[in-house]
Amino acid sequence: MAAATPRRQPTLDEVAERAGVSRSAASRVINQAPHVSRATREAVERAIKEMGYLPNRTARALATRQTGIVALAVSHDDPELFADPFYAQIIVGVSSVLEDTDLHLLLCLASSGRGRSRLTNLLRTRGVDGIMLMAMSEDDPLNRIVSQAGLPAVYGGRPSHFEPQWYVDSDNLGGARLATEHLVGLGRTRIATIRGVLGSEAGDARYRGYREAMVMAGLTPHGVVEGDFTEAGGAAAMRTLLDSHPDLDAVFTASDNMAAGALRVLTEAGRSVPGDVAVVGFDNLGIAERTDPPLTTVHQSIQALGKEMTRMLLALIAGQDRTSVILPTRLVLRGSA
Amino acid sequence: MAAATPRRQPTLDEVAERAGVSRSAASRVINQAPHVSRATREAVERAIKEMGYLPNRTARALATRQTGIVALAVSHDDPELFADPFYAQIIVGVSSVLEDTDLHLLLCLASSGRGRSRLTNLLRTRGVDGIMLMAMSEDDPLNRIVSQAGLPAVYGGRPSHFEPQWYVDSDNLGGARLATEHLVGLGRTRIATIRGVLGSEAGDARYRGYREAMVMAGLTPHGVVEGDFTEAGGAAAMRTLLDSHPDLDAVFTASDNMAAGALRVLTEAGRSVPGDVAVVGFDNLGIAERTDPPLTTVHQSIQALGKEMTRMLLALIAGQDRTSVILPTRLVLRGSA
DNA sequence: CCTATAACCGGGAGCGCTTCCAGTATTTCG
DNA sequence: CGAAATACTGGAAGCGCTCCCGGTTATAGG
Repeated sequence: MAAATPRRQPTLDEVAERAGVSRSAASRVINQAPHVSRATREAVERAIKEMGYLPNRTARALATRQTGIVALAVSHDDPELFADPFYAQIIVGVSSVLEDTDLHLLLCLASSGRGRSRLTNLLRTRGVDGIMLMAMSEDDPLNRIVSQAGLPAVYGGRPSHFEPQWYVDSDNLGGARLATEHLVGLGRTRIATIRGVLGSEAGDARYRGYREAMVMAGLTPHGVVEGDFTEAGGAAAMRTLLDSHPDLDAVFTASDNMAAGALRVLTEAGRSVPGDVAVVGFDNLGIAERTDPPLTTVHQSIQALGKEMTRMLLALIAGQDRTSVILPTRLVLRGSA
Repeated sequence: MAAATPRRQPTLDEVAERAGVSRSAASRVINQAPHVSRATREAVERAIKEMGYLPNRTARALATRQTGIVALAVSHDDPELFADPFYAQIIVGVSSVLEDTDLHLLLCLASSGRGRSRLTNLLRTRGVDGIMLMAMSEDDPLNRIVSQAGLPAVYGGRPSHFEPQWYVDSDNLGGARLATEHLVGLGRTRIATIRGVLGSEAGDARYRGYREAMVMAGLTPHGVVEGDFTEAGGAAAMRTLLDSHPDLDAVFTASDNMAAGALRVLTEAGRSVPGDVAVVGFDNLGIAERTDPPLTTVHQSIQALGKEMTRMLLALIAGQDRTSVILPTRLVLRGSA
């Protein structure tokens, strides 16, 4: 039960010596560089296998100026917001594409000023090869740092009022339009909306989509209330909506959580869904299947968002150019509309 | 709008030159080492400020053999399980203590064999200074690697049938006993349990706690069914329980999610809660407040678990010894019992 | 068979930092 | 005031790798 003596890992020099070649030659076979004879390659490969050699990441990083690490930074004032399953999904997506590379993922929850300055240092000391940023507000000092650092950086979700060079976002506008058009197609004419919080890009874009679809259909918004993306917020919003526009016959809600709250309030108020009023949500979270009735909603794949961000970052690190991408959304029909 | 030319970061040599001292002297002031005169220190500090110098992490890592990075590894066959809010809470806890250090967090979702071998390499190449492991099964090859690597390693949640040298866990056993004793104190005598999945440490420990409390009270288990920790699983379990033991008057459920399912089935079956049957859950997740009636449950702080794991790891890295810790749990009284 | 070309090889200079050590300046104290 | 202790200092040797470059050997071509 004695702890195995942590035998020191062999170095490249030792491998080279055992293989009877120079360190340069050994390095070449490891990096699959050209100009290495068959005999040399085999000798080195044998030595590597026999000694269980693995190149030291740090030394390699110092020599190549590449750390083999990418960062995912979530900049929020409230660290609790990270608990939103949204980020877990992002991470699953990111990890799945990283898994086929030899890059690792550094996770930075930069909430406090201290956290942000740690992140700044990390970038300036070239501690990572690239970075993915989420939930950045337009005035976050990180934006400046990131662009100054001259480091590949992709944004997840386009920040409002600020167009970064590279970002990946879901088609919030298109999805909202889809949802609203569906309501219109159902023959509804008094369509309200519970919009997301003002100033959040997703909230704004979904609201624009709603408006555009209304205009196209020759309708005017029939009640607009702001919610905070939570279930409780959706419930509250629905109550004020019922007060101000008791005759509404449909509502487009900018998130499933808010839709769930709205649904609850509607049935409590004696309105049948979708009979009296049709409801459609946004996100297609698990909760959408468990509401009563099940929620018709706009699907966005968060894992796909994470994957696409990562692919883009890898391309940038490899020196390729890329253009920002908007991921499609689609309508999922269930019982509520 | 031209991208700022990413000016190369100054090196220690340049700082030393500007300060008119040797590199060694400059290094000493940066590392707050002794034997540096006041004049030298001030000259170097001024140079650092003027040039905006920041030590290069990689070079320092190579010289000190310390990377300044710790890993959090979640080893699951199903990457989706990472989406459980449990891990997000862990990460929030971990990050909050890391924030006061200059260590960064590497997140490894090691699901596939590929992911696991990446992790193995990371450890063997000394890519991290220490590691926190979660959700390890006893036969995971990682266990061997970790102990062989001779690297500080703390487990989150003691794996079943395997006692690692350092771990942090919630007091699952004590919590379950508390819950069951509460039921006993309420005068209930026909107490069933929906236990967690067999072979999971948490599930087993909570079950043992239930049994111990029953024995202490001179009662015998009145129905034991296994659930899978999900709401649906809890509902199914409750149904079979109602079939086999229709006269039960209480049930201890090994998770809030399962309890929510059980609650639903009970009211559907016409049993009043807590009138006919009292229910207590485990975890104190958000859902516990939203069930009908609100769920009496055992609280465990997952963030605290993350924090404690991190503190322990930091201590180990610093060369201090530590002993494993069990975090207390407590009963939260709500309407269901 | 001899030269032009290409394939291969190892020496060595980094990458940017820490740290040991021998040497010099400064105290301290008998 | 001189010797022993002490505080500083900079040179230099790493840490383990990559990669340029001049030199050597194999291949081709005339």
